[in-house]
Amino acid sequence: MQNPLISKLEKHGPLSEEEKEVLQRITARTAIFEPREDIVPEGSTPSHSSLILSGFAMRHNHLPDGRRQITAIHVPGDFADLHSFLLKTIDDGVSALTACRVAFVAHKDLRDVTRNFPHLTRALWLTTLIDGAVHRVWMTSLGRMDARERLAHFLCELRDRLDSIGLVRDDSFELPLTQADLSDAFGLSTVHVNRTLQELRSDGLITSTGKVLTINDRKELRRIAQYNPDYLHIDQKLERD
Amino acid sequence: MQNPLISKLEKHGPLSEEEKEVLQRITARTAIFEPREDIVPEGSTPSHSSLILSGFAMRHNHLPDGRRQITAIHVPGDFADLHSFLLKTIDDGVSALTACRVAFVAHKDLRDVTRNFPHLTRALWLTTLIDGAVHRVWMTSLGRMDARERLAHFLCELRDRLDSIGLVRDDSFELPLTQADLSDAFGLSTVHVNRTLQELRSDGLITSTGKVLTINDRKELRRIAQYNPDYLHIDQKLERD
DNA sequence: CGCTGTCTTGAAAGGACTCAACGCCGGTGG
DNA sequence: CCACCGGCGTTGAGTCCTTTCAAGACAGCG
Repeated sequence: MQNPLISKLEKHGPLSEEEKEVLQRITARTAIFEPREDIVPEGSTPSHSSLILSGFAMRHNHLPDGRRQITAIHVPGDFADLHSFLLKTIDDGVSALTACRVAFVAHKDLRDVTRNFPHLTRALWLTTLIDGAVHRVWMTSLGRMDARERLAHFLCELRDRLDSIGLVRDDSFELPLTQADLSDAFGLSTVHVNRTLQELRSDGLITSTGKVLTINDRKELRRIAQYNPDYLHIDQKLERD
Repeated sequence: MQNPLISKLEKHGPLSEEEKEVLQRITARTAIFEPREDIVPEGSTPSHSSLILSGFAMRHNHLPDGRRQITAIHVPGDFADLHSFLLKTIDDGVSALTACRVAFVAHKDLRDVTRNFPHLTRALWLTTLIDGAVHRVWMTSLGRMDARERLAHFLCELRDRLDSIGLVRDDSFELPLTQADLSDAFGLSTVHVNRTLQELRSDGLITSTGKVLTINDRKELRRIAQYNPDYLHIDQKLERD
């Protein structure tokens, strides 16, 4: 299968053969992580960044008193901690949600990329900027939407992100988060997540069987969430020189 | 006065004379904005990024139904929308909180920087990564802290950011946000912000007279907020080659 | 088969919200 | 020069969304 990072970056515009070779080369070192395993521990200072090749992962922040906030969900093709390249210490850790195949990209190699491949550098920078845009939308969700809207919004977002990498069939996709995870992602209690999901189900908007979620009425779900996918910048074009 | 962008980047490590000249040159075009004026309208596609030279600004997202979330506060030296360089369309607009002097940096010039100055490119990239780190902490605040903790946390953060650019005297600094602004930044109602501020005041933690805020008991304020300034990466060093 | 993690349900409590009104102050226009 | 106005901060009261606590059901697993 094609390297999911290359596929993702190519959505932003064509890459040269040389650039693809570089990407292929620097993502050659891989490892497998089991569900719930730490990929990048909170507070660590890794010498490489972790690229998700397959599986789902999440980023999370812990308060000293133990409360937890999930700050991002990562899918294949996502760099879970490209920011550690320049930020050095990881404020928020990364853990596997499902079994994950991960490529370790040495910071040294990223440095070489920034020295010799301006276009690739901009493409990688772009991915971190999109991360930021998603963060801001999550902030809006956390700050200004109620539980029902938050969950609806998240499901719309995840669907579109998974769809862009071919992991959606008939509006069904894998959702490997427990209700406790969802509650930590959306600032709710597990009890309330449970009740809100039941509400969405009984309104006929979604169906969920185990770890697979189906959106039955995407239009209505989008309306509830006031969802507009532009912020994902999935096809954002990046000019070459 | 020294260009505040140069000062800020120099905190991450020395810049060459040539790099400083470049920065000086590309930030030469400036403009003044009045309080409440839009610096970058939501939804626009600017051909330059806006650097705050003096004054305070904010970034904000609007939901279609009008609810608003403030996603960042910007102080001198901050690029309010460096991300528009690669993201093109602005999801969240930028407005002046006080009168602002702003430098417009042409995206064309940024492109040249990414072509010819790898170190400067990394330094600029770093600033957007720090933005992201701050976003994630705000998410944690919005998702998992109560009103008192959120406000305490924000005041600790703003103090440290202003302190790093010399705008704090005896733990006093300018806070040009109305209570309505604060409520949109922290996902609260204005009424509740008002009551929470009163509580912080009557506990002797802060004093506020008009637009100036004083922290009287920083240690206790930090304790309440479980505040740790590492995520601001203010002195994060960036190696040269 | 028992354990453990996850999902579900009920009931009561509470933090934050809405609505509504009032005071204060600086700006402005007659 | 002063009355009017709008923005902002403040206060009270009632409501509601969400939480907490507690316990039971269910399913996967060793």
